[in-house]
Amino acid sequence: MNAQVVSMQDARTRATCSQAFPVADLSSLFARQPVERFAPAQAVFWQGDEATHIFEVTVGMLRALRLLGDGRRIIVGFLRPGDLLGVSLKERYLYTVEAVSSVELRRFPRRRFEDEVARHSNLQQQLFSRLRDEMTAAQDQAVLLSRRSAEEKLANFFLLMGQNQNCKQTSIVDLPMTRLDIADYLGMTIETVSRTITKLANSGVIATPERRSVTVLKMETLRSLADGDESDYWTPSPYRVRSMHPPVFEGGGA
Amino acid sequence: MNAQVVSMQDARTRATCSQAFPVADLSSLFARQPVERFAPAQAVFWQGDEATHIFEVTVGMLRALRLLGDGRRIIVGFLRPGDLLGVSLKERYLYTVEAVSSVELRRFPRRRFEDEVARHSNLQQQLFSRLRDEMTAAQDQAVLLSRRSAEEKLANFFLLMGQNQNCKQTSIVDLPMTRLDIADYLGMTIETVSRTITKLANSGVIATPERRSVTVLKMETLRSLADGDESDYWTPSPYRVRSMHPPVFEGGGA
DNA sequence: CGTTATGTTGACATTAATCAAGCACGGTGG
DNA sequence: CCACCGTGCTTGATTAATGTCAACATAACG
Repeated sequence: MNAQVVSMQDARTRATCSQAFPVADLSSLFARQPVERFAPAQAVFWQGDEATHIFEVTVGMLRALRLLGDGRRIIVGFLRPGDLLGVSLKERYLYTVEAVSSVELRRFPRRRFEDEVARHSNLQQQLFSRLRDEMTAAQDQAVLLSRRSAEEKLANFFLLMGQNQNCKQTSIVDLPMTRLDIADYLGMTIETVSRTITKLANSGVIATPERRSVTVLKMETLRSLADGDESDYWTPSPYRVRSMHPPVFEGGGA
Repeated sequence: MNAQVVSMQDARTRATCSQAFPVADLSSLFARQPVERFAPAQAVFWQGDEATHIFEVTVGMLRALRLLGDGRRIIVGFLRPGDLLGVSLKERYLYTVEAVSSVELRRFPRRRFEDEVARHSNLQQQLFSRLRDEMTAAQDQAVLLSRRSAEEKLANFFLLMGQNQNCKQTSIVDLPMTRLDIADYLGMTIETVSRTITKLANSGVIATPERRSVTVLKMETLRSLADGDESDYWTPSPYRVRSMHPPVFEGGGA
């Protein structure tokens, strides 16, 4: 199978000592670890490095990026306080993580992390939950990149960045990353990012008082530009009538 | 935290009865379930449905798609034998899954699935591993969609579809899905898909003897068109063979 | 202050989307 | 068996959008 199995104890062993030291949540694992600081543009780890640690962000923002063979740079996500990095990895890090702003984080050895998680069922639950959230985010990015116009992408991006960890929307959106970061995240060029922001500002949907933040003036307009995506308002009925092909054999047969 | 927690037993309870019935692997959970058949275009479940079951594909291909508010259709992945779907753990499926070809699969109640996984540490390992693979797949799609030209996208797509579950490349690539499916997966139009395939065929990189398959004539050229992507070329050897688990496809969330 | 990174704007080129027509194949019914 | 559709696919002409190249503006930094 793969490497982390060797770090997991046999189930019987685990059962005997399980819950000896209950751990409230994943974050509490990191609480006693020393804080590490990273300056903007400093890397935490590189794509291809051996994945020895899990990290929890406490302050600041980071970018996760992949470098392609021809030098192109693709940002696969931005990380904020409360986010973990390194949980979804195998033996090696799949991407480079660099600080965008000044960052503080704590690290925890991966082996020990997996060990603790294996010991405590509540941690398992939380880890699954995190993985699922991460997966949803990755898929949302794929949806974001699919077929949307520059305007739609930016509108979505502002809404995404405008929601804090508790999912509440704020009208002033902090953008600590550069235009190049945004471009590499949305799959477009800096020029198009810049032009589109200008266009949105000219049409009064947003204002750009500072370089690294935007203020949303017309939230509803922005939402309608962002359009169909995001949010769970799957209209129950009208989509259902799709299969033109005759249903052949259904149900639990065979 | 969320719904599945209620289906999980308390850790102590679980510990007392753990390993009473060891289960070899995730697939064996499905082995005794009846086979269900689905005709092409028939849906297995819809986006927004309550996520009551986990499925394992045994034969055929399916597509996982999301419908946007304005009617656009985005295919977030294709599923093949060995893939799981619906593992995602939240209350509702994130997307619709439909059969592309004739499909056979087995279903397993989600509650029981989670229960079994919680009970057996080896299943947990496997599930984590699958989730990790799926994460990678979702990120790969994001990379694929980022900034690539039509030619690069198609080249990557053929390479992706040309590798079977054991990651071996075959030179004849089966394409059971329609051009529209490909277009909605790669974020382009059917016309561009068609034109690009024609172009690749004219330049002798591939041949298209049948409508639903292509033969790769110049694998190296195709790879160089696909370019830097598909990550694992910066890691020396053991990477290609890392995972014996096919990716999981996840359906819950939101 | 001068120098460098970052961001904006303009002119132009290129790509892919759109609109539209026609082809190829499979199925149906005469 | 063949004519007729319908669907999926291909191809062409045109348009709209974004990328590219280049100049300049502005903020950041020593």
